[in-house]
Amino acid sequence: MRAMRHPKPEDMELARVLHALSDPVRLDVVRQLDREGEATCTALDRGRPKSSMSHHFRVLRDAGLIHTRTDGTTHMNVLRRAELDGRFPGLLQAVLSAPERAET
Amino acid sequence: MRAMRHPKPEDMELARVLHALSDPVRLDVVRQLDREGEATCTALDRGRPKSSMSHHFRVLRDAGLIHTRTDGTTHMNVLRRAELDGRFPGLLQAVLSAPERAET
DNA sequence: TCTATAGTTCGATAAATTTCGAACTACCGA
DNA sequence: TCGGTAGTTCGAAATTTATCGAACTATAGA
Repeated sequence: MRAMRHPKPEDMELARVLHALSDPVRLDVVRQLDREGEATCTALDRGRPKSSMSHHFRVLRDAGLIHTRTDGTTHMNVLRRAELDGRFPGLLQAVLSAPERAET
Repeated sequence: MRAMRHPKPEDMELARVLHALSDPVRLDVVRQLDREGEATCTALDRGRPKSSMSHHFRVLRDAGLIHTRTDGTTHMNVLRRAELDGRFPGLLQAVLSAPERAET
């Protein structure tokens, strides 16, 4: 497997981050990572094909939202909280605390 | 001109808002509206064709980010701050205070 | 070494977005 | 009523994005 790109905080771009978060599947992944701390790709796929999920993880990774660490045959994903907070203060928090669907 | 759609706060969708903000042109428009309070479409076009800008304004409007009011022959645009803050607390603030380009 | 598992990469197709000229609509002022 | 201005809508082309099967890579374990 080719080396994964994990942009440095200063290379993260707001528009790219927002785009990565603008997809329901990816938003869901981010929310779940927020709740569970870390998770493998399979644990987050909701029955979708691996290749589709792999694409979404790459978008999230390229934007700087998640860090993927290889652990044996699995890939462990975590949110890059501290780095995101440093670069875009309050953004992750605001997105994560936003209601998922209309409430009232 | 057909009636413009301005979604109620409870109908605003996070993914749609994030998508609207994930385009550099639109992000720019939002930033400028933040600084200047309100502006016509022309004041924000940066030399782009009207039809292109009209498209971007519609995306922003449909997402709930801006309100467009007809004033004579011009359209005045403002950020829907209060409504956005109510529905997605901290989000607009975080986006607006994010650095535009890498700094360090 | 063989096999199963986890995930990536490739390639193709479908769907959504962006861009922008041209035609159109609405409103103001002369 | 006749421009002129502001902006929308339409239509088409170009670009990007999403989806997913198939083939591939890497690693753990028997």
